[in-house]
Amino acid sequence: MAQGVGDLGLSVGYTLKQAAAALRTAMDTALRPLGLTVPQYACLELLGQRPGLSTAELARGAFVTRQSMHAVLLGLEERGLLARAQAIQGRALPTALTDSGQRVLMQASRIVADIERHMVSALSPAAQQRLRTDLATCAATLNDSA
Amino acid sequence: MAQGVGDLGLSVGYTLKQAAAALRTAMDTALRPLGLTVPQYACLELLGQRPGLSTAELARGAFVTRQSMHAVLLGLEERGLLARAQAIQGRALPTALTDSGQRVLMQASRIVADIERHMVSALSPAAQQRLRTDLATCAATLNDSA
DNA sequence: CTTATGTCAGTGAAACTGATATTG
DNA sequence: CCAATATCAGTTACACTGACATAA
Repeated sequence: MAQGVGDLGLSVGYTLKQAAAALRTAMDTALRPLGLTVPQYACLELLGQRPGLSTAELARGAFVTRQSMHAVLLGLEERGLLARAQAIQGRALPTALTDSGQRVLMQASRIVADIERHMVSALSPAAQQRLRTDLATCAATLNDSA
Repeated sequence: MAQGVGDLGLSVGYTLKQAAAALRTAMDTALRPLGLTVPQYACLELLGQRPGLSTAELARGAFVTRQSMHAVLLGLEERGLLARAQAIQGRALPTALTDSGQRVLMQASRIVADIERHMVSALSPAAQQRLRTDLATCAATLNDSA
């Protein structure tokens, strides 16, 4: 049976999309039992590593608009996974995980780490490092010119 | 000013998402004047290279479900960019671009090719090749285990 | 009977633009 | 006045699952 498009799409862009889609799907499936979507997980992960980020900062970290991130935050806040403090200065509301959020994040992190490890398992450590660097370079090139 | 999350997210997964998001945004912006979304462009591009693909084949090529691709096809068909023939055998409906679709695709292809070229412009030809190969490997690893 | 396909129906998370208010 | 932020409102294009009929 036709197993797809074969060797079509030899461009880096196509392959990038392919890899990103596969990762997304794997994450989506694995996170579903936890009741988390990929954007929600990304948000939790960012907050876990950098407590106190504001909506706008989270949006930049997750590569979406403030408005999109705002919607994600509302859902997570309603579930009690995060809490938002009062603005210290300006309008920025520092956000941090609750204990419940910490627990969920810990489970999710483990799951996602396993997926990522598996994803790159066919590459040598050096190749993994190279891949990371090259991808970052591509992203930077695109963003700089934007 | 906080320019984001800095060196956070050193994982390949995060960097992959970052690069894919940057590419997606750039394509989205560049294709907007043509009235095309990224999924629509992907569909046209697939059909341009492989006329006669069915809905299910297109879906696999674009990494979405049959149903999602079906929705995209309806939009493109309504705009007269593609036409669907009668089923020869089975239920599969071979789809192909119209003249109008060909013209739109040609413009879009040029735009997207420029973006991709720019994206990898900071990498050596050898590095570009390596990146493509490594990404394909990652995607294959994930998909095989699924 | 099984598999692949097309398609209808419904749902939903999340992306966007635009606008407004607030704060430094 | 300007820049960054939060947030409300509205829209939309996808993405999913589920179900059903059809054809090899």
